[in-house]
Amino acid sequence: MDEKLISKAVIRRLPRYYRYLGDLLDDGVERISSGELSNRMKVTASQIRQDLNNFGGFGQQGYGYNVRYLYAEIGKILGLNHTHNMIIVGAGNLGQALANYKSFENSGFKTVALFDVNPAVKGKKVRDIEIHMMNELSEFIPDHHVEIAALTLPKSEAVSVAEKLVDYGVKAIWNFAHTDLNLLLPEDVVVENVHLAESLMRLSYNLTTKKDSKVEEK
Amino acid sequence: MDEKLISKAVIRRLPRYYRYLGDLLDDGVERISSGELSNRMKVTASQIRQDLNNFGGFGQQGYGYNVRYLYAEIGKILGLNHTHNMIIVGAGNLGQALANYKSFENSGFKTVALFDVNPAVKGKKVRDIEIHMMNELSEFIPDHHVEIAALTLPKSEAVSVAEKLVDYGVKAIWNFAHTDLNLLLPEDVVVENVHLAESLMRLSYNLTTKKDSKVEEK
DNA sequence: TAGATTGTTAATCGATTAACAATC
DNA sequence: TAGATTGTTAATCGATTAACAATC
Repeated sequence: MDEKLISKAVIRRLPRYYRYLGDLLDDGVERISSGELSNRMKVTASQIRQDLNNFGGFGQQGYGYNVRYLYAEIGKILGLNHTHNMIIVGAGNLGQALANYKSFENSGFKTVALFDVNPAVKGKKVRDIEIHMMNELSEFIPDHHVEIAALTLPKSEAVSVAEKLVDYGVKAIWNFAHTDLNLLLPEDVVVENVHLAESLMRLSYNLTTKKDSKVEEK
Repeated sequence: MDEKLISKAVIRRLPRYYRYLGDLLDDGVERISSGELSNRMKVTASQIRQDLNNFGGFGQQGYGYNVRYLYAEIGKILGLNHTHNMIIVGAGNLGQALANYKSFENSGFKTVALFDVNPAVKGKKVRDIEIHMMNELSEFIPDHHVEIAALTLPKSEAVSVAEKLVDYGVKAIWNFAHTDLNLLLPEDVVVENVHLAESLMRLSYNLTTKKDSKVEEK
């Protein structure tokens, strides 16, 4: 049963649909048409229908989409219907910030532990989640069925630690270090690079460009 | 002098070129061809040359690109040749994590203050950067020529705070809250949404999909 | 000069949008 | 039934890749 490969562009949009549908649910909205959703999200209705039809017909002619149903279906597509155990490697501010995001748990991502090299933080807790030492990783990962590791470490350590994590059984890495781990790890390891610095540079580009055109207008 | 509009896809790649060139510089590499860079970055040489030629001819036939020069030029394009004053609104873990990124300063982003509602943290410092109270924003922003505000607040407060920031003169918002602020603020405000939750969901999709295909192989 | 590699045009590929028949 | 809106095909648009003449 080989399903057609879904394009990255579609996958990038799915979580956004999911978020808007969640907001609609919270607002008690029962049904929505692609046209109405298109207005809210500022994308074309055509795109919404095309995107959704990659995965099946979730709507009904003349009616639109049932919000609760569509929300659940997109959740399934994204794999949010199962719990994924996650660890955070690097218990600095960023690691702790992630541990504090309670909303991740609602989407099925359960942070089961933090890890750090600094003995001073050993045993400390961030919202019930204990900080462990790095040498416990090899046992902890298989024992707790850890699938995902968030890497909040400096670039210098990221690669070697990532390789170990994969050895110990981690299937996916949520990478906050400034390297492209996907190019350095085995093909079958799922890597999502965050690259905050690049996000800030894009902002800077837009800021600079906008300013330039302002000047030109004068 | 209206330059042709550069596509978003190109802009998304620029910071990545910049990063690779920076790494090459650190390694003491003087020149690089699009072919060699293409190998390292896993993109086509054609794309590299096309992307760069949106902004001008930075290379030389038969030679390739001078690493230092190209690095500097891309830096200029991204607006990293000027200092941008930045504040962080929301001094929780995430805000503090951002304040601790010293590397941002090397790219021209200077964090001049943090802001929070909680009086308990007033006057505290994160790496020399003082935490102020929110009611000081209206004076602080114009006084310190703040261009960029990183918003590390819960979704519920993000919109109203963002509107105030814009009133006080902020030109760009680096948004970590789970809303699309670009749709809610004036057109001329630059917004870069980070959306960590969506990043995690994309990871989850890839994890789920990969697992499925594993099962099918059996 | 010969070799290498760019800058750029042309070809291909993929993604988005438009249109409309199907149908609830 | 009439009206609304989907699912889907076809048309358009844009982005990526290939090719090669220009030139260092």
